[in-house]
Amino acid sequence: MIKVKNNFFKNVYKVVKDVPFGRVTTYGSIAKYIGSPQSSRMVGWALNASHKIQDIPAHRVVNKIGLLSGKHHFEGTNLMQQLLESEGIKINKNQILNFSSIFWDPYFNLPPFKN
DNA sequence: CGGCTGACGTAAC
DNA sequence: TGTTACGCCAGCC
Repeated sequence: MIKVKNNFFKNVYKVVKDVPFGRVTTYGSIAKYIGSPQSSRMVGWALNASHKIQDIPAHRVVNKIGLLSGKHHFEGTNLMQQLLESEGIKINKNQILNFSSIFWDPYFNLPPFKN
């Protein structure tokens, strides 16, 4: 009964939920963390599904350059930006400012891929 | 059952 | 330095 399959999504949710307030992470980092460095697209896919599941701070996940690539998938036009700004994150033109400062790396803050 | 798509990232040209 | 192509995996048509 090892059923180690739905981990991908589950791990994504877990990591995203662990992102502290006022911090952001990237699809690639999450993908890398769960063991699929080249499956970053799946991370976004998982987040898309997470929307209908429960409280996943998907707005805290952006692409590697700190661009709100997924903002188009949020309600309205600036919901994602507003959520981030409400956490103290500054954004200009869908680009997170001081991205390096608020970037939260699961590799550095979470145990190495524990299931 | 096969092919396309998708909230990315990296490598190659 | 900018553009193009590919990989990855799951869901959908």
